[in-house]
Amino acid sequence: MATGTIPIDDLGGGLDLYRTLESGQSYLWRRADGEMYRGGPAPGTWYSTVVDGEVIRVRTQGDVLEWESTTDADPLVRRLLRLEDDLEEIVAAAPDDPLLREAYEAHRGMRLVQDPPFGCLISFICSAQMRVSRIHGMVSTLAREYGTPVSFDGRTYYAFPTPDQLAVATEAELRELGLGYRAPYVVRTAEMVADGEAHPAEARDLEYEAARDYLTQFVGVGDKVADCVLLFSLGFDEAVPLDTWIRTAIEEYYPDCDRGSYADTSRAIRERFGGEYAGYAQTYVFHHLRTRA
DNA sequence: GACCAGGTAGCAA
DNA sequence: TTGCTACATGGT
Repeated sequence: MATGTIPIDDLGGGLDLYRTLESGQSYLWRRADGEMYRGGPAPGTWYSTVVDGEVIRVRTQGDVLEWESTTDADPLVRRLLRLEDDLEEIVAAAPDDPLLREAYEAHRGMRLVQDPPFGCLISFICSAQMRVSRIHGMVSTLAREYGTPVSFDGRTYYAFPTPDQLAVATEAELRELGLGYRAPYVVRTAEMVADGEAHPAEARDLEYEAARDYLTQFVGVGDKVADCVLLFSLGFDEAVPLDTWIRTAIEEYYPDCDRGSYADTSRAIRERFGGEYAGYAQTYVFHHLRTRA
């Protein structure tokens, strides 16, 4: 077993694992106690994921981030949890806006994640009209049913299925697993990627709005899901997914940003949230509105 | 038993 | 282009 520690004080702005991994950004990590979204975990609770066949577990112990893995996971942990982001700087550079300040203040240490593209894409196809906890359940089910099991430290972990593995699933099977009308979307998108017709990672090389358009060619992917993949996987920090919560926030706090169409409203709120790191602001506001009493 | 959840596809005008 | 509507399912 490979292990390591990363001092949290060395990370600009610290790290809150709970808020980072249970704020509806990533559905590819799991809490060791199996109680995701049922209140904060006990101190020192492990979170695990499988990337490229390697199991990675992380937890915070006092002022260090500990990791254990089947491989030397230091670079991978830093990438997946975006530990190089200087949160202090991002918060300081954010627009002086009451709601934004409140959200940043309430959730110190929450970072954006950087999920693997295919798992992120399928996760957010599943997210349509679904509660965060159920999306997590669906993604876990897909991993258990179609992903490769990996043994580590006496336990079995399941990788999220590859495009090939998921493409053999049938619509009927996925409906049986509770995916509802998203079942054919998942199968068809997995087939597109498996067949080499397109790959979400290819959007990386495009300009932001072109990248969003590229992703919408996948079945079950509209502007909102595309923005989520750009933000939580492909490094487009300016992407502001317009979901129900953000639309409500626009209604109540930024009514002048409602420009009718998704593209125009998106541009307006992106500008209001400071442009470059607008997606960071979006994620804080989303989590803040969703979790406040 | 409505109502809602990190929406999208398909179709009409 | 824009504006409907159907679509599964489980929790409150």
